[in-house]
Amino acid sequence: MAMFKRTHMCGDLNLSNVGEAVVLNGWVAKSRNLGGLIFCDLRDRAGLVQVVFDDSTPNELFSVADSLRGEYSIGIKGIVRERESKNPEIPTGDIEVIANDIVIYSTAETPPIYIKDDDNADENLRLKYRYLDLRKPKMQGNLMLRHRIVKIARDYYDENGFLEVETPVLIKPTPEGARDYLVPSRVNSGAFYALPQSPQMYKQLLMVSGTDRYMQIAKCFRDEDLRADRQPEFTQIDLEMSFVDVDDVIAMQEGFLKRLFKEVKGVDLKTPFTRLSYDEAMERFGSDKPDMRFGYELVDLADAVAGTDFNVFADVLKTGGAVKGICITGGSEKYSRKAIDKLTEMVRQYGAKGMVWIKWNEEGISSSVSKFFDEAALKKILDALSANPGDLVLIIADRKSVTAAALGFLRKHIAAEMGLLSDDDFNLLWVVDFPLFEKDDETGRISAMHHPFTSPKPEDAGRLESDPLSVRANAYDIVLNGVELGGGSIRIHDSQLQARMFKALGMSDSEVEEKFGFLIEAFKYGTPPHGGLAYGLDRLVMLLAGEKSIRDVIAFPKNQAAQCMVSGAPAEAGEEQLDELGLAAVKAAVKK
RNA sequence: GGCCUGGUAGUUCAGUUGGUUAGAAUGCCAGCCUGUCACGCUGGAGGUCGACGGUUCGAGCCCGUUCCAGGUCGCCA
Repeated sequence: MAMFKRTHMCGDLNLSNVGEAVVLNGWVAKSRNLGGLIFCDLRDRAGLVQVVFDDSTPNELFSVADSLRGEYSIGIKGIVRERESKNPEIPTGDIEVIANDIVIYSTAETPPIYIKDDDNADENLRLKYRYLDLRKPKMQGNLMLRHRIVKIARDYYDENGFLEVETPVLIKPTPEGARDYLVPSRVNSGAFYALPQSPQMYKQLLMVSGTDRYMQIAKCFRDEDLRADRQPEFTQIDLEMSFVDVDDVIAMQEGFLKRLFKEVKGVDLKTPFTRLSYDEAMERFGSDKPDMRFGYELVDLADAVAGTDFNVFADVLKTGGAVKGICITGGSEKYSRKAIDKLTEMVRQYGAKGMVWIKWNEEGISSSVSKFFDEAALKKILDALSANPGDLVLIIADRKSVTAAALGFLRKHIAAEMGLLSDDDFNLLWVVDFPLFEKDDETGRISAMHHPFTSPKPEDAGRLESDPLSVRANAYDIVLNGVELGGGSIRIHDSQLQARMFKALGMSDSEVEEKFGFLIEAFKYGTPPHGGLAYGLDRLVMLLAGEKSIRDVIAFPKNQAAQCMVSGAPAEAGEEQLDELGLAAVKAAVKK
């Protein structure tokens, strides 16, 4: 079969090519047969162009054109000419190609999904036929965008002295924490590698090595449940720097993000970005990754409802909980009783037992707690929230964490329903001064919020033993429109401090040795102060592409059950393979 | 593991109070058609209503169980 050597990409052709002989390769996007005249839209990665067969086309060729169907892979030779009737809807609408030769490389069955952007086919079907789904211009665009973002990252960090270094993918399992993927070793029968959840320890070893500045486009793996923005294998832009403090790391990232948004979106980000302490973020927005594109800030109502007879509020305040509210500007019209009931139902997911509402409109003030609060008392609450006629106030009274979670959800949810969220509005901020530790509600045990190498703020380090939960960390997250884009910290480089940290976490010497022995050993030989950050590349691309799911910016993502719908992974392993890996017991268990 | 939503033609969906042969659009096939670009016109094929069980004279519809998918909470050091 003849192979037509391509001279141009379909989508690149324009008026400047008129009169040129071109050779194109691609897929039939659409064929319109008008009898003695056939239009064929030819598609490749760059776009679409209209190819014409008419009475000047030799009979043999015309009948081949007549046989074209959707998604045939073909080659075309022809001449570019200006169109009689232009199509302003497509980029190549000023021109067309009058064909003088054609080859069908291969025919195609009727595709199970439509190859067009606004097709909302069942997601599993899209994933099963991903190679067809990826033919959609938007999906190709997402792949190209991802490529550009990675290239900008490599260029930027290269220009700033970072070395790209590959760290191992077969590493030592960590006995606790997020779930590792385990990989059996044939050579070391009965022993396992783990796939890394991040290159954390290796990048710190690189700092000990004197690499000074490291970056990697790093594949990471977590065997956790999936979400719209969570995949079991995902990619980080992973960074680490030596001899730096928090401000150095942040300044470096702001430079990167500024350039990225300029080149990709044409948006000039104002630097430095807003910084918000973790405490303030939780206090004002009920979230450690607040979306600040809109208001609806949380207001503490403890004073406004002080001395009330309403037991729900009184009890919560007595037991150290929080009574907080948000004011939905202009929300009294939009939210009917029924709609508010629906909101109440939704906040139950976050552990809230109920929700109090106050409506202020032409008819006056009404509330779900009118029985307990007279108009003056309600007005006091409204004043505390700076509410005006037409507004809707929602109040949650519960444990502090529940109040924050429920109201944090409500403000985001309602902002979306009120149409306040624009994909073209990019609000970047740093959340800093995270707590170093968090307490597990069930076990009561203290664990590291980030990881055990995160350094405490120097002014708080004295309380590591006496009041660990009050100690703040030199940790920072970069947040874009309510999505955590990345996070990092300044690490501990002082072995004394590290020992105190492990002790505070209740880890024995042997436990430390078992888990992190190799890193502790390395730290004995001159560790530079260092810190870094990792971005979730998939999320970053998702937000810049304006997509709702990271699956749309990953070529071959897993479905919610963590399966690859194209290949069918994961699958059972063969008996011979299990035998060789020393996993006979597994084989026996599987047989049962 | 919990909760929510969904599963009907290749695809996206409609399907009333349980009642004759389950519809539409699109795609597909055939014929006609020289300026279309969601081409048009005519005709045609295409269904295990996710699965199993139950109620009923009768189930796409009601009940139960179950499977699958998406979203979400838990989880994600």
